[in-house]
Amino acid sequence: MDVEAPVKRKRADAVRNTAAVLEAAKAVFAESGVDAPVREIAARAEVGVGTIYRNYPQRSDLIIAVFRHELDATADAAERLGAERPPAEALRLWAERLRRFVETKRGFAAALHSGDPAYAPLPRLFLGVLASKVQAILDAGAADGTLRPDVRAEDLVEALARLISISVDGEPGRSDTMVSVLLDGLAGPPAPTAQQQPRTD
Amino acid sequence: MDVEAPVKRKRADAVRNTAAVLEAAKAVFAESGVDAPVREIAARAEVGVGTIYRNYPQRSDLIIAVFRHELDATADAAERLGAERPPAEALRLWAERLRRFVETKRGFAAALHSGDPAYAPLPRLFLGVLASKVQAILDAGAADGTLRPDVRAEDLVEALARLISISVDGEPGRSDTMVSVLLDGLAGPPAPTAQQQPRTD
DNA sequence: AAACTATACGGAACATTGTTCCGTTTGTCG
DNA sequence: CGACAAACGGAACAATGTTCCGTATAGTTT
Repeated sequence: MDVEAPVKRKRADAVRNTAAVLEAAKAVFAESGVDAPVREIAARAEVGVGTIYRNYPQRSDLIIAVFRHELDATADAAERLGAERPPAEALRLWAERLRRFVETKRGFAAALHSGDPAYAPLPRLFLGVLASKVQAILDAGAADGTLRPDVRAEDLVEALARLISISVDGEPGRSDTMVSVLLDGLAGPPAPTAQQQPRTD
Repeated sequence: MDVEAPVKRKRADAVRNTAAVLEAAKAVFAESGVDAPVREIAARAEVGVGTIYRNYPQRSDLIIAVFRHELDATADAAERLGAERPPAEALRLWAERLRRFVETKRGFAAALHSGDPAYAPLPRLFLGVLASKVQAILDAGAADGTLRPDVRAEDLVEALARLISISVDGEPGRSDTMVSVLLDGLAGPPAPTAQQQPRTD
């Protein structure tokens, strides 16, 4: 399983504590958001704050550890939908999936788009992982002419995440219309440069 | 001019200080962002922190005071463009204007979408003021059939602001494509469920 | 089993920032 | 000029992130 035991084994209490912190973080994130005070997580895990910083030097490390599984699952969903559905529909369904992913994580959308250096790894990892799977849908759409070919998956995923954040902050459902407008725009005009020219071929 | 001098005149030093704080905030916002520490603004204005809180109890009050003019100018631009150009083009040009407004204010986009209660009045005021003028463009577009009629100005402005934030955080220009996709979607399919119907009148 | 050592721990201590509050200063007016 | 209300300044407090080191202990060696 391990390709090689790197150098040393971790101490048993350290392993226990790492797990306890992860568990506590999961609970605290759920009820107070991903920006909850370190001390709150430490108390929940019955651990000193030092232990948290030793295991997860950055807040983003902890967030990633907690949500990594769900991230991968959401990325896999893109892969699956892309294989099973026409590109435009796959995107629509996946946007719904992404919405659930973002909406169910208190404070996550805000952290993702905060620009705060403490959270900087989040967009890189999350949007990167998702985009790498969404790209296939866009490629398929570009190939069969149903989606405009000039949009990168990274940009699309980021745009969707931002639009979805609208309903996270305000009333639920408020972002639905704009998401649908965006996806329509993606399916619609190939967008030359100047005005619209209904057909070029 | 004044409909009525309310009750009392403000003390001369108070007037001076209010102005000094506003001036200092303008400078500090420009170089450190709208989330700069109060103490920094106080030092710049040569004033105690108490004076700032007395004049501007909430951070959002200070931000609003500093940018109110530019906000109104941006709203007026929507009005003017709506009167002078076809709806779709007016929106495209105005989105450009909005981009400049947002991009030139360090930390503003983050504050606007932070969800932080300290900044809560910002989206209400800024998006509200802008939306009230953008609505006319959407109405015109709905009337002549060039824009889908099911999008509220509030939602559109918020969506544009969020997309624009992408280039504020990352490389400049990164949001351009997605903004254009969104606007294309707005001009494209009028019906949520059915296909497109070129003319209704 | 005891001694030893590297690892990990806990949490006090420090730094930053928002916010309040009150003793002091000062503008205004009679 | 004196009295009073308005405004001031900044010390003080609270919340939070982060570091650091004396102490405890798991794992190892004898």
